[in-house]
Amino acid sequence: MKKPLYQQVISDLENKIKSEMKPNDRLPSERQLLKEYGVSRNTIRLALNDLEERGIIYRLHGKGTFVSTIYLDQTNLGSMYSFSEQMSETGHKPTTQNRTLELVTPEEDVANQLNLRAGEKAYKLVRLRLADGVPLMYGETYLPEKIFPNLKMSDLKENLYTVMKQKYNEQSILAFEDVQAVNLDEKDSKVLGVKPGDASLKIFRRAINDKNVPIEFTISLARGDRFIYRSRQYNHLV
Amino acid sequence: MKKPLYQQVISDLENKIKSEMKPNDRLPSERQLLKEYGVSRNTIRLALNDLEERGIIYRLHGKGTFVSTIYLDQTNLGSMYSFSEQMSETGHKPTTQNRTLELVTPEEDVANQLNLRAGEKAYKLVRLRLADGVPLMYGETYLPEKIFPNLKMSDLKENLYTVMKQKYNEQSILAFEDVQAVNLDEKDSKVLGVKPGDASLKIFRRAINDKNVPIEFTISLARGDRFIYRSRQYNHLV
DNA sequence: CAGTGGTCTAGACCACGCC
DNA sequence: GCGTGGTCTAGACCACTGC
Repeated sequence: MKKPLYQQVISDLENKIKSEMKPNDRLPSERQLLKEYGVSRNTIRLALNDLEERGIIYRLHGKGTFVSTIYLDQTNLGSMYSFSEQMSETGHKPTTQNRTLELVTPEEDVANQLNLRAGEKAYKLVRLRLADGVPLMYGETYLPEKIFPNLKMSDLKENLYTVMKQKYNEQSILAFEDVQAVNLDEKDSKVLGVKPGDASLKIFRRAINDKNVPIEFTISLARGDRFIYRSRQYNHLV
Repeated sequence: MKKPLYQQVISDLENKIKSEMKPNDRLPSERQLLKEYGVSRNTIRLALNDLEERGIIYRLHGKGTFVSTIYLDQTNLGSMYSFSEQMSETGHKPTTQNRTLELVTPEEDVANQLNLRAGEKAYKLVRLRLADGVPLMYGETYLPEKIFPNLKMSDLKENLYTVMKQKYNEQSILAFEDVQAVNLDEKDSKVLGVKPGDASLKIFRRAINDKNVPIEFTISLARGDRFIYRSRQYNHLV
């Protein structure tokens, strides 16, 4: 389990930023950092690039590298893909309860999302995700049987995406996510431990592999008071 | 106006991918590319990193570098940017009411988001967006005065991003958007024409230009029953 | 095994901000 | 002028894939 150097630098800097620094504080210069960590400048820049992309720092040519405004008291998730990682990064203890796994013939809308023909089945996985023991997100995930044959509850001790990769050699390359605000009904509010009527994020996620085949469809409900959906939007033009 | 080498490589590869290649085609290996372009491997990797982040290519360790399944000519710039387009696509008639434009000294959180120093001002633009005459989204946009000096209400007959580009030659290349679910209070619910307590999407948007300088910060409230936030997530990791 | 991408080094010069 | 980040070189070894 040896991590690359630049990832160690990332973790270390991230911890320092979160524990010791304020927004707009200046970080040591790249040349100072390479001495401190005993690595090359390239390695330092790999680490800083990552932190910059994730919006944790920003750089100003000729001036230095600075701490961005960080969203502290809330848990920020980029997407569900990175649930565990982002939780640990923000110092929370993430857990996932796999509740049920069954083979079903999905409703028409789910079947359409997964490009299933009539009669084709999918595994339905119901999960509850918690941070520090508090329910945060409730989700139903549908996985086509033809792509993930013989999926078992015992596989799911691992991260779902690890299982996809290792047992089935499948990987989501692109996911479309739709996010909506809803008022929770009696039943869902109970699951998430809040009041009926409280605002919640409803997230629809459709993931496809490198052959453009849908491999996952998930509907989640996340507590509005504890969950922020974060995304990056690029405007690339030539 | 000489461009860095790696950006020339980016443009060139992007054009080739666009004109000559299909999804899942393999690109030349990094070692081949460095010979073709007569640059170092590091420079090639800088270029490929950029293309990978933008979802144009994906890389498989030990196998090669490939064209992504979906290469989008035009990337949506997220919720705000694509408001008009989303609406027209769904057959609705979008309108925007610019309500107020004033020069203000922003609160600390907004100032931090825009990297403003103490005392620096920003234009505050309040807008209401409607579809078929029905209020859909209410937003406050902050634009740094030093970047957009002398901004006038009359400029805003055009799309905001058109004004940025044409009058100020500024362009957002990356935006961070945070989306949260909230229950509307009395005042906000009135603006959006719904009941107090109804669920709503609260969207924070921070846009930066190609020099990493923040050029826009917007807080919006969108009706939960009529607005869906869409995004694409590229997962080339792990 | 050869070929691929992933990580890493130890230098170099350029462009920008500030005094 | 000096320190900053931005770009770039010419190597090296490691880890993974496929034959």
